[in-house]
Amino acid sequence: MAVTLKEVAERAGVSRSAVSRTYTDGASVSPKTRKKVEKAAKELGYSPNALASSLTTGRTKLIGLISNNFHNPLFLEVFDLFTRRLQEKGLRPLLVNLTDETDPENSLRMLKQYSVDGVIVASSTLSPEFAKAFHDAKIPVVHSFGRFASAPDVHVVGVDNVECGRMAARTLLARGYKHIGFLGGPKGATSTVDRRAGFMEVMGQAKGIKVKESNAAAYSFEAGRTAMLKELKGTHAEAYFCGDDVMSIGALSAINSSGLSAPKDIGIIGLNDMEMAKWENIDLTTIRQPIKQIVDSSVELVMAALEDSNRHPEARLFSCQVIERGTLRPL
Amino acid sequence: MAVTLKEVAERAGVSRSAVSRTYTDGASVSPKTRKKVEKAAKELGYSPNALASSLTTGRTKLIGLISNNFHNPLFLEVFDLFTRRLQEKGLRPLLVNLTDETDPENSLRMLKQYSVDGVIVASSTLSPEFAKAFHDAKIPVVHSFGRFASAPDVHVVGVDNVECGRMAARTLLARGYKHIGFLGGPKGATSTVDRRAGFMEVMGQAKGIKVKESNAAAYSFEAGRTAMLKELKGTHAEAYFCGDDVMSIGALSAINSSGLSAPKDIGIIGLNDMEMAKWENIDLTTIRQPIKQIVDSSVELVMAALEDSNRHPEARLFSCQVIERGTLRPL
DNA sequence: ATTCAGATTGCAACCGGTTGCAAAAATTGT
DNA sequence: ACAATTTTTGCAACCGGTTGCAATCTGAAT
Repeated sequence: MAVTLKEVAERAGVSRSAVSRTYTDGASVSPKTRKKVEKAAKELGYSPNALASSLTTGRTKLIGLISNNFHNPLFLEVFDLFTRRLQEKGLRPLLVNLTDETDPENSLRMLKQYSVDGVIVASSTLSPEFAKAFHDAKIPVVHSFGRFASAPDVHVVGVDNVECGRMAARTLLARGYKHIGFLGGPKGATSTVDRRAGFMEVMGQAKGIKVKESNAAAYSFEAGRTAMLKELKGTHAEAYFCGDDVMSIGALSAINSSGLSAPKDIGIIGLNDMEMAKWENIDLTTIRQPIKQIVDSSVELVMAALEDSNRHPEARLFSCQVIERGTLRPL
Repeated sequence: MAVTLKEVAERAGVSRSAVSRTYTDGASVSPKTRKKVEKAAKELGYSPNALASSLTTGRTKLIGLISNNFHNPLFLEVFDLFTRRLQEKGLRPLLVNLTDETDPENSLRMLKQYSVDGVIVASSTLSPEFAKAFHDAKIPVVHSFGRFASAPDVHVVGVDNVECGRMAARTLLARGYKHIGFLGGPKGATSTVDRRAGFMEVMGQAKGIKVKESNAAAYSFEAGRTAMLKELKGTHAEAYFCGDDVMSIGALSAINSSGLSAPKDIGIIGLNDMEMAKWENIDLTTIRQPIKQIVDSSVELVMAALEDSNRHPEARLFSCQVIERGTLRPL
C-alpha cells in the first residue's frame, strides 16, 4: 500500500499534525519542521491521499462531467477544453457518458456516492430537468450549452439559440435568397426549438420569402444527409440553415451526391464552427459558438457555485458570430 | 451535508455495522434488519460514501483514463466506448488530458493522490515509458493502442502495427500500383515506426516497385493535407498509405484542391476506419482497427490486473482488416 | 532578567465508513 | 428441554487524513 502520513511523521520525528499541516496551505508550520517533513516525504515517496482528506474537508475537487454527445466531433473539442480548464484549476473531471441505456437516476446516485463537488452537464440535447435533478440534490450544477432562460432553475452557460436563429435568418436574407429552408436538428431538443423560433421570427417579418421547414433525426452526419436527400427529392429551397455543422456536412454530402454543389445550387449555413468546418474540402459557412468561452465560464461558474452553494441561478450567454466561408453565395 | 451511516443507524435502531453490512454484499445481515435499514435509508435519502469506504477497502473503483488525443475524432469514439464499458463494469473514469504543457509527473502524482485503482493510457503516440511510470508506481496500467512487444513492460492492448503496414503494402501491390508512397504520421510515434517497418518489409520483397516516403507532422487533417500538398508539388506516387484516417482525409482534400481526384489520379488507403471514413463524401478505403474489442479487452485486462497486481505483463493483439471503399482502384 | 504576544506544536476527536472478534440470538439435532 | 451449531449483532479499532484547543516555544520589548 501507499505511504501514509503516519510513516512520514515517524520518519521525520514529528507529529502527524505537523505533516498534515505541511501539505495544507495557510497552516502554521515552522520552516524547520517543514524541511524535515519534506525530506522524509521525498525519501518515502509520499503523496497525500486526496480522498482521505476530502472526508474532513468536505471537498473532493472532483467534478462530474456529464454528456450524451459522444458522437458529435464538436464535443471532442469541448472535452478537450473542459479537461484542460478543470486541470488548470486543480479540479478532476469524473466523466459520465449518458447513453440511452443508462438511467439518469443512476448517474445521479453515482455522483453522489463519489461526493463530487459539482457537476457540469455538457449538452444541448438534455432537458433542463436533468440538470435540475442535481440542483435538487444540493449538488452545484451548471448546464453548459443549455437553454437560456432569464430566470433559470440552474446555472446555465451557453448561447442564445433564439438569437442564433435570427442571425442565420438575417444572413440568408441578406444574400438575397428567396426560398429558404430551416433544416433543424431533432425536434425535441431545446436548441432546435429555440433556433427555429428566432429563425421564423425574422422570416415572418420578411416580405416575399418562401420558407420551408424540416427536421433531422439527430445532430449527425447521417441524419443531415438523409434529411437533405429527402429535400432534394421534392422542390428544395435555395439555401438552408442546418441544425449544426455535422448535419451540414451530411447535407453537403447529399448535395454533392445529387450532382449539385454548394453554394452554386444550394446554400448552406451551419452552426458551431467546429474544427472540421474550416477543412478545405468542407469550407462551411457557419455560426460560431464561442466554445472556449463557454467552457471557461462554466468552470468558473461551477467553482463560484461551490463557494456559495445557494447562489442564485444565473444564465451566462455568449454571442455568436457568422463565419463566412464558402457554402453561401457572397453578399 | 449528506446523510451518513450513523444517522441511518439511529433511525433504524441498529448499530452502524448493521447499516454498513446492508450495503456490503456477502456480509451477514438478517432480512429483518436489512428491511429496517433500507426503510430508514430511503426515508433519509441515504447513499453510502464511496470515498470513505475506499479508505478501508482499498478500492476506489476509479480508473484513470489518460490520453493526449483530444484532436483525433477517432478518440471520441474511443472515449465513448471506454466510458460506457467502464460504467458497465461499475468503474469510474477519471479523465486526464495529457497536453504538451502538463507534465506527466504531475498526472502521475495526481492519480496517486486520488488513489485510482488502475490506469488506462489510451494513445498510440505516447511512449511505452510513460505507461511504465505507472507500473513502477505499482499502479496497474494498461496501454491501449500501445506498441506491441512480445515481452512488454506493461499490459498492452492494440494491433500489430507492423502487420498493418504489411497489410497496407500488400493491398496496394495487389491493385497493381507500381509507384507507391508511405505517408506516415509523426516520425517519433511508435505506431508510425512500426507501420513503416511492415510496409517497407513487403515493399522490399516486391519487384519493380518504386517506393517513396515522407511523414506528416501529426495525425491530423492539416498535417495530412500539408504533406500531400508537398507531394503533389514534386512527382507523386500513384497511391499512398496514409498514417491514419484523419490524415487521409487531409490528403484527399489536398488532392481535390489540386484538381485531381481519388482513386482516378491517386489512390489512398488510411488506417483506423473511424466513423467519418464511411461518410459518403469521403468513402475512404482503410484498414480497420477493432476499437471496440481493444477497448473491451483493455477494461477487462485492467480489471484482471487489479485482482492480481503482479500479473505478468501481457500483450493482446487484435487483427485488422482492409475495408474496401472508394479511394483505391479496384482489384 | 522578565513579561507578553504571536507562532508552532502535539493531543485527541473527528470525517464516514469497514471489519475482526466475541457475545447474543436463532436454528438445528436429539 | 438441552446442548451444539450457525447466524446475526454490536463493540471498538482502524483506514488516512484534518483541526480546535491548550501547551510550549520564540523573540521582541521592557
